[in-house]
Amino acid sequence: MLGDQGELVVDSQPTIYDVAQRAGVSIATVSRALNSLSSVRPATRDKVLTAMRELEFVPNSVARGLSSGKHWILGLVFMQTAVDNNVLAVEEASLLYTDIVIRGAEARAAAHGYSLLLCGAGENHPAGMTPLLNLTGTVDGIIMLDRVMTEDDVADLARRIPVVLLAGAGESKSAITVRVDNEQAMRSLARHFIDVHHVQRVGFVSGHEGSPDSVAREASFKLAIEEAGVILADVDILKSDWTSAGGEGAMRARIAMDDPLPEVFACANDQTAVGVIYALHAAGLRVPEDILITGFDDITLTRYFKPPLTTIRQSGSLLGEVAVDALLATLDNSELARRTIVLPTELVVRESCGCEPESEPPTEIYKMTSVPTMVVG
Amino acid sequence: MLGDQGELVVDSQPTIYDVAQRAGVSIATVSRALNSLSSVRPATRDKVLTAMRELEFVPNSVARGLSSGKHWILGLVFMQTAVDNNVLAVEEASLLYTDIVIRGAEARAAAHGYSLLLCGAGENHPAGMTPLLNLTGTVDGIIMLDRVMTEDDVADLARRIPVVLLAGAGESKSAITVRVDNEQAMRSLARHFIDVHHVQRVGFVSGHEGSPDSVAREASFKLAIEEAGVILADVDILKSDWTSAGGEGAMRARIAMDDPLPEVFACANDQTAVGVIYALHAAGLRVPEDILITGFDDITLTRYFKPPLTTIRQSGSLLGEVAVDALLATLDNSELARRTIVLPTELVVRESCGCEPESEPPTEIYKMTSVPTMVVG
DNA sequence: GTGTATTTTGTAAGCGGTTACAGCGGCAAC
DNA sequence: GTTGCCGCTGTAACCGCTTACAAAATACAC
Repeated sequence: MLGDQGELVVDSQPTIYDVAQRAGVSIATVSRALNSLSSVRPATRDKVLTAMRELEFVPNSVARGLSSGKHWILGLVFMQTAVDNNVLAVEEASLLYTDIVIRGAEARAAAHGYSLLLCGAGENHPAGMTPLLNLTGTVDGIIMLDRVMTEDDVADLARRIPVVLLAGAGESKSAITVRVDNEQAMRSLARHFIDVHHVQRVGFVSGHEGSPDSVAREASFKLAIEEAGVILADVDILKSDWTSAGGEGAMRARIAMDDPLPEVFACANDQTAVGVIYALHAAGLRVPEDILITGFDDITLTRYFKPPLTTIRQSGSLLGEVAVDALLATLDNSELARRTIVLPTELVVRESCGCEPESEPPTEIYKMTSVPTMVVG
Repeated sequence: MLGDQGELVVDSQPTIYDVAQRAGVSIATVSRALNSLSSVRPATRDKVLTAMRELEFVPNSVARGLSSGKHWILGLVFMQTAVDNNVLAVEEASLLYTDIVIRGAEARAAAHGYSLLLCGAGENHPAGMTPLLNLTGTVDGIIMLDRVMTEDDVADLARRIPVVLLAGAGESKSAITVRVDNEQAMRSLARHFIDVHHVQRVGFVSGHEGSPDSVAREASFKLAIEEAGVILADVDILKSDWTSAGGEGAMRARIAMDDPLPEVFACANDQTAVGVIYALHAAGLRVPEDILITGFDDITLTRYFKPPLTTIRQSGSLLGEVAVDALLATLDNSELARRTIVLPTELVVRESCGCEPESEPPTEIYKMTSVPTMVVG
């Protein structure tokens, strides 16, 4: 609250001691009335609750946490890319999809009475693991988006606190892993190119270097493509960084090489595809008439693009929700931890791959059709 | 960590008592060595630090917080729209912009050693203010995105803990207010329509009902337009909800009315504009040849749209950063609280309003040109 | 009414740190 | 050799709550 001089004025908060005194009982009784664990006589409870109301008492959750060991907070660690003077880095970098995951996680956590503690980490983070370790006493468990640390560091952390990893591929020895089925996704995309569009030569535009999802998508795509005997030349594997600007730059550079382009580029995410298409248009090439482009994620906005983007649908919010569920299940020990959970994806065919316009308007409400979880190991 | 049976295994953490014992000193000395506040003899400090390292000691931040009253956590409350079985609600609703603000806030908070505690709230939140009040003991201050509660409730909260409000307009008696200059923004947009495009009749597509930013933008636009003697008919004020789908639906409905359309629709945000343009295209209308459309926010993706969106640029990350700065300044009491901070906006003219294509490629790195803060009151 | 089982309530010891205050040893000044 | 001061360290209280254990109050059987 601001005082007349604009200075900070904050009332000191009543404690259970104040409540106990006012209600004429002991603090233990107040605590019991608060938590309705053991039995408190109705008349006593009423006295206590009245006192609480009169004092506008709010229990101090930190003290509670210290004493009970339960904090009702989950940590969510995500990759924070360089933040210097360049505002744009934050504005653009790997936005959208990560944020949807965060929203999903927050919603699910809130539904179970938990809050989410956000913690950016990443290459440029000078503090290293320290801020993460400090979470140890604050949160009940940690969700790690996009592997921000080595397996060893994860193991280190996991010895102190339950960890759920949102990884690109594989599984972890020390933590629960939740991921999307990149393999199946890229395989279905490759099959579509080959079976429906009969392509002979394909390209790929990656996400941020080293990002697990990007690595997994590239590897799976390559595998599926080469199994079918179609060409994926090194020159057609473009390095980008999950952003539209990155995609645009990569494609401009590729066009400038004056080497014939492949018939299709699969992009590691939708934003990249948008940038790639922009660069192609700028060079006078049409999509899909001259070259086919696909994305990954199926973010809402790109459904409104011209041409509407063919992409792989994955549910980011579901990913976040499942991660929270997995973490909470571990905390409750309600069941033995499922070590690896793989979520399905779905090929969404629109026009950017050269297929016919679909009649479905983009407003249609979508439900994931497949069973949402598949458990491995 | 997962055991052989997949069960949860978490080592118990060493405390300062363990460290003290191992180093052969008292816990007070350990605490001093940890905080390097008062003087500890170098030899003693070394003993302590060695013991810490050997035990892999990490201080428990909750205990620290309880004892010191300082938590190094800021709460960030945002509007969480209905989350039922419909995944889409999360995926689409008012995404993007809010998330950028959150990112900006997180980055700035992290730079000062703080973490961000996310807390969704909103109409459908059954618990009312309770979860927010519970933050009281956990966080050092609260940032509230998009007014989620009444002024009275804010005042209630602000008596307990410092609050920064990210509001659409005006200022608050009880809390610091940070907002964007919606008035100036809509005025410059109106002037552009009138002075450059000589429009006679305009329309507006709102954001979510009751949202402060939407209300402020509509009111400011209306004011500026009517001052100039241009027509803004009620039938041309469309209700939407910040989403592309909402914009599309609103415009479809408007077109179906078979009432002549105004020459231009200003949309409350970029996503809405994207949906509106989609609906117009679907009806065979061209933008900007047949009708002009503008957005608000200047989110990255829409720079890649056809036609590129004329919009109002505001820096979401800056908003988040400034909110954090304002909160921290209050906490430090380093200066008297500045009650209201208004951030500038900037009209970005692209093609959707009928202006010539700009040569600037969308990759260009952008810096806010104006002075970032303006203080009122 | 007494004796015992069963609630209900209070006392006090943590949870893991911070910090006021007192105690201790060493050194310079007398 | 005292005395006084100072820098370092230890003791113990406290932050606000939970909870084991004991004590008190009530219920029930006889």
